[in-house]
Amino acid sequence: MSSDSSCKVRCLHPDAVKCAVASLAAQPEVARSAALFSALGDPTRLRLLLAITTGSLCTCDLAVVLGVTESAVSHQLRTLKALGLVESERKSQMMFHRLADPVVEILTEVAGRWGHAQAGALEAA
Amino acid sequence: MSSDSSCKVRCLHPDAVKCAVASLAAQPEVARSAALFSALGDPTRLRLLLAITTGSLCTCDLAVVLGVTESAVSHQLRTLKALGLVESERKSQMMFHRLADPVVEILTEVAGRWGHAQAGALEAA
DNA sequence: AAGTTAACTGAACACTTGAGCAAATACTCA
DNA sequence: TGAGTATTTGCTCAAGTGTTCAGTTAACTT
Repeated sequence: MSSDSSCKVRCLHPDAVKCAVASLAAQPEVARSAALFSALGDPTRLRLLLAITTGSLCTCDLAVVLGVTESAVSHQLRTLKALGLVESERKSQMMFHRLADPVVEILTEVAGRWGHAQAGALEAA
Repeated sequence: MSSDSSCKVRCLHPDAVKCAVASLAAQPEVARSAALFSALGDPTRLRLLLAITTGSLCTCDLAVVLGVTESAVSHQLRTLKALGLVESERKSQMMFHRLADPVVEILTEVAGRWGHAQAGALEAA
């Protein structure tokens, strides 16, 4: 049994490490969560999502709101749709996009409050 | 008042666009929120944060838990500390790191539930 | 004081990713 | 059916990001 080619000297708190590893194992969808956060982590995508919280918008409207090309909007929508955060519906020639998952509003709400508090804390300091 | 050199032909729903723009303007800390989400959007950082929800860990323990070098841990900690999400305390030679903001637990909780539901939905389909 | 261990820093590298252009597609209306 | 428009997609470039290696600092032990 000499299969431990690594972690020979270090690993100073085996119990704490074991506890942390167990905590990680309890959340098997870490990758999924990271993908969700990553999707919200781009300013353009986040603003896109915030823009459609008020109601459906078509692609070229979104391009105007966000100040990017329609192509860029379409690319970002693909990412968001792959995660199930946005769903689209065709109305005559135009494609209207709207939020498909309430988790977006929850997360942006929490993050927004945090950002506000953060700004206040910096100001007070 | 002829400063609209763009948005000539398109912009088919001016009222909706105006509404969306107003909605965006109401959230001046979009960039801050995006930075927060971006920090949580990397699997290594997210797992790091989850690892220290159970309690403080030192740098080399984290390296073992995450399976990366201590240097990588240190670099990621710098990012997280810049956002005020982690704070550190020295104990003899070792530096112990712990969560500094409850927003992390709230967001990971929400995202975790979402990931779980998402997995269930995919399975049912 | 010297040696050892833990942590941090800086530079280099590979990799990812967002944006735009141009072409193709999907759809509607006459 | 055919023209016209909104949208999507393929490709490319530029910028950003995460990881590692090598070197440095800080602190404890003997």
